[in-house]
Amino acid sequence: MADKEVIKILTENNLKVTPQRVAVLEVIMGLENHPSAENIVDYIRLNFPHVPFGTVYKILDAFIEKEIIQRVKTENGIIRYDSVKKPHHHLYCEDSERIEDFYDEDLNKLLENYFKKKKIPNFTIKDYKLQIVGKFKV
Amino acid sequence: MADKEVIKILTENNLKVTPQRVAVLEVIMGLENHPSAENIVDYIRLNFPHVPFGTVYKILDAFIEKEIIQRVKTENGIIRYDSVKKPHHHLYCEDSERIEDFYDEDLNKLLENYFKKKKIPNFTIKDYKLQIVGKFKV
DNA sequence: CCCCATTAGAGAATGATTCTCTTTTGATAT
DNA sequence: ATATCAAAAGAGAATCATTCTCTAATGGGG
Repeated sequence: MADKEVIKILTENNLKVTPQRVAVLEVIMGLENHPSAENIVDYIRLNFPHVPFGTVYKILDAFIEKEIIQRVKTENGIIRYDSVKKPHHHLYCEDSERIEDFYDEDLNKLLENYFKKKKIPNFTIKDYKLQIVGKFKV
Repeated sequence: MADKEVIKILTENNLKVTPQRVAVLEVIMGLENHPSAENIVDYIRLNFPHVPFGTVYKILDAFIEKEIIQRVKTENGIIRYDSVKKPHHHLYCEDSERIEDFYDEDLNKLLENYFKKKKIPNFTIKDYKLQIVGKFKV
């Protein structure tokens, strides 16, 4: 249960290792779903039936500050979360709520080269995220 | 005041022309700001001091359904709005709330060509939106 | 094993957005 | 022009995700 990897991440980031934090991080890293706060609470409550939303939000905020996870914007304003691994892009399904990570080294290089040549006036680029909108085939 | 262009857009989309709708659309198309619902209400109230939020939200929903405008995602979950003109991308400032449209035909072509060659398994692309995160120089 | 800063718990508060119900109004046909 | 009526606006309550506040519990260094 006590996931070594998860505990390592917490200690490396100077976050006290608590059962709740371990549970939240396990859920986010386990699910490839980009869960919302509600999704996370639902999962945690399978093991800790009384965890309040406030606690989970606080944990998520702590993780975001340490850049262990990041927020994922959605069209409808509900915040979802993603464990940051390598830089990646997102596939958004128009119909369902499905969001999927999209890794593509070539694409990253392509963009990087493109903006190396073509500067944007008065703007310093730090990162780019491509949202690929479309439909998953069944 | 009664903006011909705005009225034309409304009638073309089978939306009844009301002063409130004209005002909302004028604001969104006038401001290049990607205003939030609150911003829009503030502006409208200069002329119609009593417009309720509910009305503006209903108008915005109607416009979105007709694809006259679109939602813009933000990091903090507050929805902002953008009049859809040509396909474009967004510059997000890390520090301020500033969001700016970024037009780049070459970039569109680059992406289009890239994904023409490199198909994503089980996914049909409809559109891509690049979020360029960084900082505006002062 | 003690201490205490940090974290979790509990629940109220907030604030953006949505919903419901009533009144008004734009646009079509008379 | 006027009547008509579906659609839209007004008003305000309701909802729901998120944040805040305050108190109790606890992880981990000494």
